[in-house]
Order: sequence, then structure tokens, then C-alpha cells
Amino acid sequence: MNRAEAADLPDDGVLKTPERLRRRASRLLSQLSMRSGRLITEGLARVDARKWHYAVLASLHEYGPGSQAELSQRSGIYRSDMVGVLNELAERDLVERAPDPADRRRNVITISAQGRRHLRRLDKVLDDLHDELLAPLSPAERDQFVQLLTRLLDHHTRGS
Amino acid sequence: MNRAEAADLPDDGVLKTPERLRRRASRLLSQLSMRSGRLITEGLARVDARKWHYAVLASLHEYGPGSQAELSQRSGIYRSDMVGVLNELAERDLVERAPDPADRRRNVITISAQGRRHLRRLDKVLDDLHDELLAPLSPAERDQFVQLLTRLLDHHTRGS
DNA sequence: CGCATCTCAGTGATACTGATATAC
DNA sequence: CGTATATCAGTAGCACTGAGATGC
Repeated sequence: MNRAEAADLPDDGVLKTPERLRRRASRLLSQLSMRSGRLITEGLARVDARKWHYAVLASLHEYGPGSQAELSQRSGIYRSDMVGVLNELAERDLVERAPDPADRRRNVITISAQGRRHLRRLDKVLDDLHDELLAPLSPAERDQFVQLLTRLLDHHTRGS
Repeated sequence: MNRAEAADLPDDGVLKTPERLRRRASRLLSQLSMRSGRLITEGLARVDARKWHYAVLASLHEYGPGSQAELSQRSGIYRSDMVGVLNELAERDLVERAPDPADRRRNVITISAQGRRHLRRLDKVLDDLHDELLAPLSPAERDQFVQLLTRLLDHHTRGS
């Protein structure tokens, strides 16, 4: 079968519109997510930070101190991976990890003054990186994009 | 610092709107991409297929036969990983891999009749899965979503 | 006792790198 | 010669699992 046949045969029932491979939302999502991930990771690496650092610091700043299990919930980091992230943050004196006197199984994690300074910096860095990520979109379109993503994610996060 | 302070302190310069962590496009993207990836992977596994199978078969169907390097370009699979994918597809008799007489470094990959049948099935499966993925969106919104993703991806793919 | 928390060791899939053999 | 192709071995970061130790 040559290329013209492959593209035009009307009776094979597969092809509706050309480029359907490139237009599958799942593929667009995963490819864009990879690009985005690299952009963010590299940008944060320049200020000695990682994505998870931001997630933890921001969640501490927004919702206050909490146990590692709580932080895990808030930030979407796996409980088992939280240990390592907090080790890195504690090494840099961005958070404090202290045993909870009320329940000695838990650690209470608190953001430090230095952690808040660092978070401020990360927020600026991320603002710039998102400008780069969303560069082709107008402000209205960016809102729309975030809105659509949020609705989809909320829909697929119900009950978990 | 308690929670009210964390949310309201006006002089710390970090917080613009609450929930900024949850609204970062990069985070939404990566989380939704994970959900989407799992949905697709599991759905395709039920018909003994993987994402890469579809990518290769669809690209063969749309653009005709090609060398592994060409397929790599079209489908976004790494040249080194292409080997394994083609092994799986060839095992299932969905593609044929024959040495190119014009350039004996190359293999020419061709989709088989069975491969076209399989592709037809995968397309149906993927249609259903995307219905599930995009369930909360109206048809117009789905187009918009795909359009925004496409523009962003194109922008970040320029020159590569 | 069952259950939650923190920790650590390890798995599996993935994108990606590097090297080799062969042929242009 | 330098370059391209197919192949293979291996790396790094990722989400995720499972188990042990401790304390509720």
C-alpha cells in the first residue's frame, strides 16, 4: 500500500481527519507536560530548588504547619517521598521538623523565616517560567487554560 | 505563625491569591497528564496495546511506510526505544520490518492488514477514553482545549 | 488489638544518554 | 573520512509499593 492509498482509502474506516494522532488530547497533554516539566525543573535548579520544595513551602505558607502525612495530602507528594524532600528543606534551614508533643508518632513541620524568603523568590522565578510556558496565550486565554485544566483535574480527582 | 497570619499577612509579599499552588499551570498540567496517562494506559492494556503502539500504527497509516528513524521523528518515540516497540508490533504481525534495498542501513516499516484492523480498534478505544478524559467539557470547550494545547506545544517545539 | 505515622528499601515504567557495528 | 542508522546497555528521576519500627 502506498502513501496515497493509506491517506485516502475511504472504506478503511479509520481516518476521520488528518493529523488525528497529533490532536489527541492525551498526547498533547503528556508532551506539553514534559516540556513544561523540564522548563520548570531547569529554572528551579538555577536557584537550587526543586518542584517539590515549592509545593511543600507553598502549602506550609498557605495552610500553616502540619504533620508529614498532612503535607503529603496537601502537596500531592507521596508519604514515602516526603521524607527526602523534608530532609533537603531542613538541610537548607527552610523548614523545621519537630516531634509533635500531642502525638509522638508525628513530626510537626513549620516553615522558617528563611523558608518564607526562599518561597518569595521561588514564586518570582515561577511567575517568570510560567510567562515563558504560556507565552503564546493572551491573559484571557491563560485564564481559560487554567480553568479548563482545573475543571478536568477536579473531575478526575473526585473521591481521592 | 498561625494559619490566619499565613493567609493574610499583607507585608510578606508572597501571597497574591489563595490557592496559587493549585492554580499553577505547570502543576495542573503534570497532574492531569498523569491521570490521563493512567487512563489511557489502562484502557489500551485491556486490548493488549500500549500508547506507543498506537503512535506508530497511526503514523504509519497517515504518512505511509518509513525507516525507524523517520518513525521516531513522526511519533516522538526515542530512536533507541523504537526497536522494542517495533519488536512488539512485529510479534503481533501488526507491522512488517524489511531491510531497505536502497540503503542497507535502514529497515522499512510497513503496516499490515492486521495492523490496520488493530488501529481501527484502537481508535475506537481511544475515542471512548477521550470522552472519559474530557467528560466535564462541552464539545466547544474540548476544541478550545485541544487548540490551546496545540498552540502551546507548537510554540515550545519550534526548532526541534 | 487494629490503626496511623515516619522511614527506608525496592519496583516498574519512562525519557534519555552513550557506545557499538554497519553502511552510506 | 565523517555521518546516519539500528541496536543494546545503562542512567536518572519519577510515581508508587511494601515492610519495619514506633506510638496511638
